[in-house]
Amino acid sequence: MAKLKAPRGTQDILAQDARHWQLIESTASKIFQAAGFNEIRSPIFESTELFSRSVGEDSDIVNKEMYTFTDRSDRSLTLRPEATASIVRAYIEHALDRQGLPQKLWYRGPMFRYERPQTGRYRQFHQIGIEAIGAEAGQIDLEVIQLGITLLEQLGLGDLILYINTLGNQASRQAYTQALKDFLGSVQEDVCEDCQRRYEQNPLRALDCKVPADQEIYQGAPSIHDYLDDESKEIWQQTLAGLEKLEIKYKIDPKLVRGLDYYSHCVFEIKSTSKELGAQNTVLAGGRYDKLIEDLGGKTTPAVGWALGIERLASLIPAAGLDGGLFIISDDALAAQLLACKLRQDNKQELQVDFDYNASKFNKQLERAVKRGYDWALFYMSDERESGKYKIKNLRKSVEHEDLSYQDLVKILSP
RNA sequence: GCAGGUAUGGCCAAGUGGUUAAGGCUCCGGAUUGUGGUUCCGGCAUUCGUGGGUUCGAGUCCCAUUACCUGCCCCA
Repeated sequence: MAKLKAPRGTQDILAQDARHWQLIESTASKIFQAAGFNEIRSPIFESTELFSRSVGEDSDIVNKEMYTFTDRSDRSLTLRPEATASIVRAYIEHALDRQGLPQKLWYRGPMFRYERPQTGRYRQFHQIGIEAIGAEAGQIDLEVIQLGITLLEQLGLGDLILYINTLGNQASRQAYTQALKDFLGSVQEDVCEDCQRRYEQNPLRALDCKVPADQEIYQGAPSIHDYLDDESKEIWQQTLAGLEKLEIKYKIDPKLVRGLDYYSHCVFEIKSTSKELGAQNTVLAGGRYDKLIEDLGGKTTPAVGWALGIERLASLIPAAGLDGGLFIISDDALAAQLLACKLRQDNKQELQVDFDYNASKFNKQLERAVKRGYDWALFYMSDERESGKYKIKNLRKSVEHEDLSYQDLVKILSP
């Protein structure tokens, strides 16, 4: 009989990793709340149409990466490959604009893409993201980027680089796309097959091509920065000036474009230089999507946001030590259990209290307490049980307290 | 979807056609010390991802398949 395994591209998040996830999620939620962002939870599956309209009929995500299925009533549904479309759908559906603009929202949860798994790439992966809907270009972009940076910094991550670029407003982007297409058309013969395809499907992406020979050719490609109109230029300069003021380091990458169709103005990615992530080194990415809301049937509304990959982030967080706790050493597991329960009831600080369920040898229990990183060992052998006095030892500082009453014990444990 | 690599216990691994598949870590049990990671003893793979084949004989060779890894497409 074949062994049961988690499906391809999925994984179990076990204790150590789960701690990292908790840290990421709790840090994010605090930072977002402080910035006035509210959490929004949307369904994990949506009508397939939502994604074909938002992400783009021609995109790879829609064409070959969606988990699409038909339910018992013949509805075509899709496990969400990303969340922005859902958030915008909810925004329109519930007329959130009536609650005042901008709507500042954040989300977290699983996303699904049928891709070839690799390091930092899974079929079920998890994102945390923020969306600010209803703020004009330049009004909130800086805040949005700053929140991303702050989150990563608070998580203690180094080796990160912010890459930023602008695509300009619709007019600028269109003018540029045309110029780029003309250019790409003139070099069609010389570039790789992928780029020949991109000429039709997604000309902006050609600039990102990994083939060295192509990169050489694209040295001569027109730059978006020569096609920005005055408005776009001003907004762009403003954003950069803000980054300077906040002392956020960045690199302008004129070749940075986002894969999804609906972006305009500023786009950005934060990449890690760590080896952990291999080729999937983008930790956080986002940009402005002023056209998406109307594409999905809402009023024309500007918006900006980003998403980060929790798996990628978690793999960068340094291993954390255990955080204290008390281990009861006893030759009577039942007595130890009763004491543990009582301490948990009375301990408002939520100090971790545990014991050895097997009532192993004294030394073994002590060894376990030390190995597992507990701060305190409580000796609860027959002597102590009979006397009703408690004896604990701080395993980190080698300090002992003897002859403690239960009240004293609780007091010491909750400083 | 394309190209390449790898697969031996919970983890790290030795092993390159010949009897019972090293070793280390972890885990479990025991002995010794009633107070720090000690030392000693014992236990933990009828089996080498899975399925076929070659052979007197396969973890070792061949084929297929699956999973993982690396890169491409794309992307967090």
